[in-house]
Amino acid sequence: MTRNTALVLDNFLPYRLSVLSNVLSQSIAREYDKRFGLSITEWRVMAVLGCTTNISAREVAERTAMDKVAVSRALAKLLEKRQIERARSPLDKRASVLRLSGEGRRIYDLVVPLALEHEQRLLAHLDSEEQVWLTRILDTLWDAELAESMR
Amino acid sequence: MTRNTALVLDNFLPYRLSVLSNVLSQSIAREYDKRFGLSITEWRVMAVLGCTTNISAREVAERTAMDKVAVSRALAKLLEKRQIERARSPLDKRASVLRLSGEGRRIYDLVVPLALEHEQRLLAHLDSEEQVWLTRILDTLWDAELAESMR
DNA sequence: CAATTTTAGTTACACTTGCAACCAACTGCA
DNA sequence: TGCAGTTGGTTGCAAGTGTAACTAAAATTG
Repeated sequence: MTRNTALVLDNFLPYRLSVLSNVLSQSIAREYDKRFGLSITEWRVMAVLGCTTNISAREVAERTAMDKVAVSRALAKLLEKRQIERARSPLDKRASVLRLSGEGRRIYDLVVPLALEHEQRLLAHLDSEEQVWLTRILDTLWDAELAESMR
Repeated sequence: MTRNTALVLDNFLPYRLSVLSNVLSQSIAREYDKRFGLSITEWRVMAVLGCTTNISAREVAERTAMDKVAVSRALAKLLEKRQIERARSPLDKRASVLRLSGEGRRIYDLVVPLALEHEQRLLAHLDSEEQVWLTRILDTLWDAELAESMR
């Protein structure tokens, strides 16, 4: 069956990107869940709180590219597990002030090397030239696409 | 707050890939839904049936990297909308034999150029050298990661 | 300094998704 | 044959997710 405009899914860029990133996320998600009972959204929140303390949920949402509802729910679970602590901001009584708890920090310190390992495992398939290009291409697309999606 | 092992989410490859591909998929999904009432899963099924007729649901699942439940549900909706046709295979009475209906083909022919446009819009952010590298890198990672995930 | 609009965060609801269990049909092997 | 295991496909249930509506607290403005 020949078409005037061929579309072979296997060569279709958005499709390939989506499948690849899903396979990747899934495999990471499984491991985080199994070893730490963490979902990807929870881990993203922890990742941000790991290097930036005392920020609000809104800022977490911004930095994780998650929407505020997802963040709110992830925070609720992390609070329940006592892996983060929350206070009200004295400056803005609507806003919360978030940080990892001692236990949260402990888990964070365990997950980080694991995450970096995952990244290395991925990069290991590429030679150094490819690695540089990948970073560069992601930078470009990130800026272009995220800018558009914010509109 | 400095850590021995730094992890900045913004530089973390799996994270960037995931966010980028989600933004991309979302924007495409929105348009397909608005203009054709098609979900991404439905569209993927159609895309496969557009160039390969008379295959089973299992084969569709394989080629779309979707699991069989997702395929089954997408097929149910497409059948309901009469965009595909299904028969039982005479060789294996469990298996179905699927193809686009006339209406399905009509929609397929409308979506394909749109899809290619989306791809071009994405590629337009990259120079030709970057485009070549991106393809090459995706090929490599695709083979490596999908092979692993199949295990 | 009220009245209006915006913002931080949560909740409720509908919808999607993934997993396990399931049925029916096929395969392989004794 | 005939029984055990596998495979194609569907269904039910639980969990996750997005949207809209909501509360409370700022910020804006006239």
